[in-house]
Amino acid sequence: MNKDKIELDERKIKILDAIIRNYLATGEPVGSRTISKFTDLNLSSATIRNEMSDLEELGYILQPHTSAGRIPSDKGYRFYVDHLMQEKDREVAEMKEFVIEKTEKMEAVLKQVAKLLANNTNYATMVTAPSYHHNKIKFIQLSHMDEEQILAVVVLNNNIVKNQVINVEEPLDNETLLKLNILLNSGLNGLSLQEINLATIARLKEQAGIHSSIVGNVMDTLAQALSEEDLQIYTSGATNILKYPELSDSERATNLLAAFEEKEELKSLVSETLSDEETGIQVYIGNETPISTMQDCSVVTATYELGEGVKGTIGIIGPKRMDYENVMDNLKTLKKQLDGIFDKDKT
Amino acid sequence: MNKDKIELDERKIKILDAIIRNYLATGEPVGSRTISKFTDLNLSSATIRNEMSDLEELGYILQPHTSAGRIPSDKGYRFYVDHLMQEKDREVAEMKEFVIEKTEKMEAVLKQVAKLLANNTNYATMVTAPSYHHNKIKFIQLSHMDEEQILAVVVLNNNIVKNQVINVEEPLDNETLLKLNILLNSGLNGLSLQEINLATIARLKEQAGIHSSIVGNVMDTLAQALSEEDLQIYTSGATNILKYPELSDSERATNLLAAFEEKEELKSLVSETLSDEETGIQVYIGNETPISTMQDCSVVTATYELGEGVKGTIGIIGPKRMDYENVMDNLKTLKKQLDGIFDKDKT
DNA sequence: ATTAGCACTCCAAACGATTGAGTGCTAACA
DNA sequence: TGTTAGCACTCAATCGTTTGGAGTGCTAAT
Repeated sequence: MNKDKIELDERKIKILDAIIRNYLATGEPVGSRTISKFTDLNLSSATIRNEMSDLEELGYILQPHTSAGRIPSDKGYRFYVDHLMQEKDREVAEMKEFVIEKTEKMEAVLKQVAKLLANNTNYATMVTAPSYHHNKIKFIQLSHMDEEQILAVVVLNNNIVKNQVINVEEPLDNETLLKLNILLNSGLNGLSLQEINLATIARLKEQAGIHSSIVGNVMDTLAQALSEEDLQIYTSGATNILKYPELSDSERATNLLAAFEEKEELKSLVSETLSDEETGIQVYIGNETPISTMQDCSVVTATYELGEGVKGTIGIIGPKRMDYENVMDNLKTLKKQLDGIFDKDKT
Repeated sequence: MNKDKIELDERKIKILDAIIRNYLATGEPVGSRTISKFTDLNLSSATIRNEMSDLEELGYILQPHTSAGRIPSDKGYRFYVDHLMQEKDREVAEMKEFVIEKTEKMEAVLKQVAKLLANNTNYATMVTAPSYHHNKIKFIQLSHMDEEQILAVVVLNNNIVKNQVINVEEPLDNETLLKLNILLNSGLNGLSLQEINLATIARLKEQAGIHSSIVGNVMDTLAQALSEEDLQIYTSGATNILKYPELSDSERATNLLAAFEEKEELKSLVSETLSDEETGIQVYIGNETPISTMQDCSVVTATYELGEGVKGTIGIIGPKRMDYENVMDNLKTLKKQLDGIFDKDKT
């Protein structure tokens, strides 16, 4: 950071900036003559060449081959994102209207968000449902289904509903079921999923007496249904990556698309923390991303929060020469909107 | 059909068969010399050429260009599927073990089926959940969530659970809720969704008195949650299409992959009827498919049935030169297995 | 009716020449 | 000492040419 300032003088920075902006716009290696005209530095192409030579030596740009122009390296992009990129002025951000229909189901909202973002940016997107760990239990209900099965319904604070069928050996009578219902609700209501520990479970089991196995079953169900394994991921615009030649060669494209189909890998993009920055936006460039098949991509993620520590992640995956300004602007606006939606709607 | 028999003599049929088999195996236009060696007809390439010329005139095969070999036309494939293709002997079919883990959730099973089939065939697959229309209601339960919302849980015969939050203006007391529960259950249990008509609804509303709006709400919920719009489709192996050069050029591939991402279009593959054949297997070749983006593909669908008219569809989408025998064999075996799973497990 | 033989067609791969954008270096200049 | 004009050089991309081979259609002979 300070090293950057020492390494690069004002003029080099200007030139680097011009190279990257040009490359982002055109997608083609940019030469010295272009920069000479493009900037207000009034320098000849020869001078620019010298400077570019330096920049290459320092690792900010590189040449695809000897007689081509320069393209930014990962280090170059990183410098751009950290120091050069201008946040768009607020008015522009405010202007952009995301039309998110209010709907009952959170699932529908998140799908919509993914789609909208994909359409807006022309990159691939993913949205995770918020993790349930900090969510509190509103109520639990066991009901009869038939002789051998009972249905457990768990409702969380933000009206997320989970249900699970539990097999029992011998039939339960209504009274017992009622007792169990009361037991579970008085014991668990208001607790967040994190707060349920072994002691809580042991106590409940003891109170359930001979039906402790059912309590165990319910707890397992809870754990399983709400575990990280179950983390829902909604994606959209995966096919957008075919629009970028540097990603659309057969092998790379197949791997990337497969990652989107088989969402498993995407989970590693869910950032555990809000990251060190105040915005909650994280940029991974090339090798920096945790997913190996995305080495030639950049990934921008944002963490949204629904209060009470209930967090989800939004991610945008595109080529390294993605329009970082636009992407981050989009993410910021969206975050605001999401907060609005969930505040009001409480679904 | 009879026309076919008139149009083609024994020898032409043998040659056509050889051409198609060869093309399916290699994916490259096949020439007269190859056929001359390949068949047991002991004919010179020249003779074959004459026959091929006839076959082309009749529309069963075509030349990509003047000096290339022949490839099957849609008509050729159709003839192959209808008359030439051999069903694999049962023993082989029996051998193939599909390892479907038994799980509680139907959703998980169907996802697995799609994946398994995609892995086995190297084509793209889709599986729809069975339609709910013929499914019967097992029980309905309304519960309090808070002052303004109640939760409706509907359980269907095969343990499919649907839930929906309903907003109410004024709070309901427990007693009323209990009454409504009894009312709904006595009025609707055992009915299939098709059997619920306006008269049923009107009667229920009348009985509900001042709370008729809630009944209406529940019915709307039912209708909405179970409507065709809600038809779930699980896909797998979409990226497999990139393996076939004739489908993987940029534009075609994008369209196809987009169709798989945006599953809407796939709904038109759900065949309304078991089709005229006894097997319930339907083959669409090229133009025959109802989806325009799949003009260069073949689609094979099978309808599986869970008894009581509850039907779902399995589809395989691949290049026209797909391995029809293998695909259909897979589908048949799978159908059997599915029946087994759902019979036992009743999920 | 079948086949050998031959001329012809056309794609695909290989090759080479050309082009043009871009570089690095050197020598002159302010 | 920093800047610039000029020039030779490099290299991917493009295009036309060539060549080889697979395959056809036709004809004449069997």
